[in-house]
Amino acid sequence: MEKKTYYITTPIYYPSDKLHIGHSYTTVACDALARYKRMQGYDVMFLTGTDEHGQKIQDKAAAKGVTPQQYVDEIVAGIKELWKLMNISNDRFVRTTDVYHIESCQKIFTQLYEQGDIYKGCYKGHYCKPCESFWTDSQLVDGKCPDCGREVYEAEEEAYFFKTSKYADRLLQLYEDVPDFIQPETRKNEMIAFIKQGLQDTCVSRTTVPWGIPVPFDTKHTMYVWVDALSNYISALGYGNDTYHDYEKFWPADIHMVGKEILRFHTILWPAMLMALGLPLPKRVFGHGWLLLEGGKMSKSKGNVVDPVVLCGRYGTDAIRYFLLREIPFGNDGVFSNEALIARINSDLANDLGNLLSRTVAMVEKYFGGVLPAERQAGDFDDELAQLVNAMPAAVTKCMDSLQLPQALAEIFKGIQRANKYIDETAPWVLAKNEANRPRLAAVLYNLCETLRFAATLLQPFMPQTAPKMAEQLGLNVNSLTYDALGAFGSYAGYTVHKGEALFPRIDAEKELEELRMEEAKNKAAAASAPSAPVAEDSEPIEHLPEITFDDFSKVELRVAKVLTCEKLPESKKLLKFTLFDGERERTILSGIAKWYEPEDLIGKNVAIVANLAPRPMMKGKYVSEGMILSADMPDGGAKVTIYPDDVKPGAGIC
RNA sequence: CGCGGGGUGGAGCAGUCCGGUAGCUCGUCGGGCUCAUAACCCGAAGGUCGUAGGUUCAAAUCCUGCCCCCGCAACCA
Repeated sequence: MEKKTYYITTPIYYPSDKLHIGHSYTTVACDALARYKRMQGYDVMFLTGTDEHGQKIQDKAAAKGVTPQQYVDEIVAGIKELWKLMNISNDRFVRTTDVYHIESCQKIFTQLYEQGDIYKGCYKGHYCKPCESFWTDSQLVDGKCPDCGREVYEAEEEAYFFKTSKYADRLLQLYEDVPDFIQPETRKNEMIAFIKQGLQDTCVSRTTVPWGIPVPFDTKHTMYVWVDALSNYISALGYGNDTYHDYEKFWPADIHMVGKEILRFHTILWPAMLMALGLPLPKRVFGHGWLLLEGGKMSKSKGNVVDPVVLCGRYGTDAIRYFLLREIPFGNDGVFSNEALIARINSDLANDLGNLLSRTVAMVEKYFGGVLPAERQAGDFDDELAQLVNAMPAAVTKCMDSLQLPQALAEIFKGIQRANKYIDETAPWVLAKNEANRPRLAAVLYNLCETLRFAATLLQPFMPQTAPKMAEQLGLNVNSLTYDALGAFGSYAGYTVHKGEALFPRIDAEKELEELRMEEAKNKAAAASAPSAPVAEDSEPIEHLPEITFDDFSKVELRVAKVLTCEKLPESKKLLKFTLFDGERERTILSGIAKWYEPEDLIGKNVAIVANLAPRPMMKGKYVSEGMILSADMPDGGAKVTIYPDDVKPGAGIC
C-alpha cells in the first residue's frame, strides 16, 4: 500500500544577513510538524531554502566588495549550519540560484507569457531625473516629485505584468470553497478586503536589477522576486526541470508556513499563478506571528543574546525548540525574553519532565535493582492515569493537525504532571517499606514508565535529542518511538532502566541572568572599543554613497537655528512641528522624531538644519516643511538631534 | 471620522461569536512529602474584567460614547 504523503514548506529565507531566532521559530515549527507526520508513518517532504536574488543582496555584496553569488554562498553556508545545529530535518534545500530552479522559473514565465497571462506593458509613471526614481500618480505630491519636490516627466519603463486581476473572483471563490485555506481565520478577512479593494496586475520583471533570473525571451529583464521565489515550492519537486521527480508525488503542498507579512503573496499571487498554470493549489497557508523581543523588535544592536547559535550553545537545542513551540501562541506574536526562556526550561523541562524521569528511574533502581518484575498489582489511581495517557496521542494529533503546537505540548505535559501527582498519591516509598507490597510497588513504577514511554514518543518531534535520551534511561529501543509502536497504556512488556544524566539541569535564574547581563555589557564594550576592526560578523555593513566633489558638498547650506516653538501634531505619531529662527526669519520644519523627543526637550535649543532644501508639502499638503533638522540614527531606530551650545548664534553657517 | 489588533489578580495569556459560578501558566504565601534536579503534591491570598453610560432578572461577554497601548497606511527633506 502506498504511504500517504505530506508536503510542508517553510518560507525561503532572504540571505542578506545572518538569520535570527525569528527565522528559527518558523523552521522549528515546520520541523516539528514534519517529524510528527513522519512518526505517524507519512511519506514526508519537508522543504526549506533561500531566496537569493534582488537589489538588496546586490547592494550588500557590492558594499562588501564581493560578487552577489559569493555573498549569498557564504550566508547560505551559515544557514545550513544553523539548521543542522537546530536539528532541522528538511528533506531538501532549495536555492533560487540553483540551476534547476532557474530553469523551472524560466519555463513558467515563458508559459505564462505565451498564454497571455503575462504581458509586456509599461511601468507608467513619472520620472524624476535627479532622483532617478519612478513615481505613480498617487505618490506625487502636488504633481511633483515626493522626494525632492521638483518637476517630473511622464515616463515609462518597460516591464512585464502578471494578470493578477483576472483571478480576483476565482480567489474569492477559493476562500469560500476552502474555508481553512488561509489561517489563522482573522487573516482571511484581510485578504478578502484586499482583493475587494481591487487587484492590480503584478509587475513581474525589472530592467534595473541585474541580480535575478533573466526573462528568457527578453534578457534585459530579470524576473521580479516573487515569481522567482514562489516557484520554489514546485521547482524543488522537479516541476519544469529534470533534477527532481517528485512533483506528481507531493504536489499540492499540504501546508505553506509563512510569516504574516508575506501571507498576501502566498494567498493571492501564488494561487493566481497556479491557476494560470492550471496546477492544483496548496491546501493551506498558515501565517504565523512574529517573535518580538522584549522592549521592541528584533534588532542587530541586541546582539548575541538572540543569536540562535548562542542560545543553542548555552541552553541546548531542544530547550530552545521547546521554548519557541510552547511559549509563542501560534498565529499571534510572541515575546522572547531570557526570563521567560529560563522559566520555561526550569518549570517544564527540569522540574516536571526531567525530574519525573529522574525520580522514576531512581526508584526502579533503588527498589528493584533496575528491573521491574512481571508480577504487578493494580490499585487506586491507576485507571485515571492510564485513561489520560491513552488519550494523549489522539489529543496531540488533533492539535498538530490544526497547527496548535503550544496546545499539543500542553497535552503531553498534562500527562507528565498527572504522573507527578500519581507518585504523590501512591507514595511508592511507603509501599517499599513492606515486602508484601512489592507487586503493587512494581505496578506503580511500571505505570510511571508507561507514561514516560508515551511522553518520549510524542515529544520526539519537538525534542529530537531528548526523546532518545529518555528512551535510553527507560531501556526502550530508540527506534521504537513511533506512533504505531505506542500501542495501549500497559502494552509494553517490562522495563529495565538505566539511570543517566539529568535531562535538563535546573538553571539558577538569578545567576544566569546576571551572567547574561555581563555578557551583553562585554559585547557592547567590545563593539564600542573596536570601531576600526574589520567589520564584525554581526554588525550591519555601512552602505556608502558615491563620492562627491567639494562643489557638491558646497551646495548644501547647513545652518544653526534656534527652536522657537515645537508641538506635537495630533494627526501624526511621528512628526513634530517646529518653528525655528534661522538668523533672518522664522521657518517651519516638520521632523519625524516625535517618538523620541518631547517638545519641551528642544524648545530654545540651537539645532542644525539644512537651510536650502526645497520646501516640501507634508500631511497631504496641510503643512510645508522648509528644511530638515539634523540628527543621528540610533541603533533602536531612534534619533538624537544635533544640538549646539547656547552661545552659538542662530544663522551661523556650519561646515 | 484612514485600516486593524489589543487593554482580564504582580507577569504572560484563555474566556467575548452562542450573556448566568472569572480559568490557565509563572510568581508570592502557608501546608504536605522525602523517591527525585532545593525538585514533587495540596491549599491560600490577590481581579472595580481600560472607562462612562445603556439593554437585561442577569454583562468580561450585547449596544453607545470616551481614554490608553501596538502595528499598518498617511508619513519621518
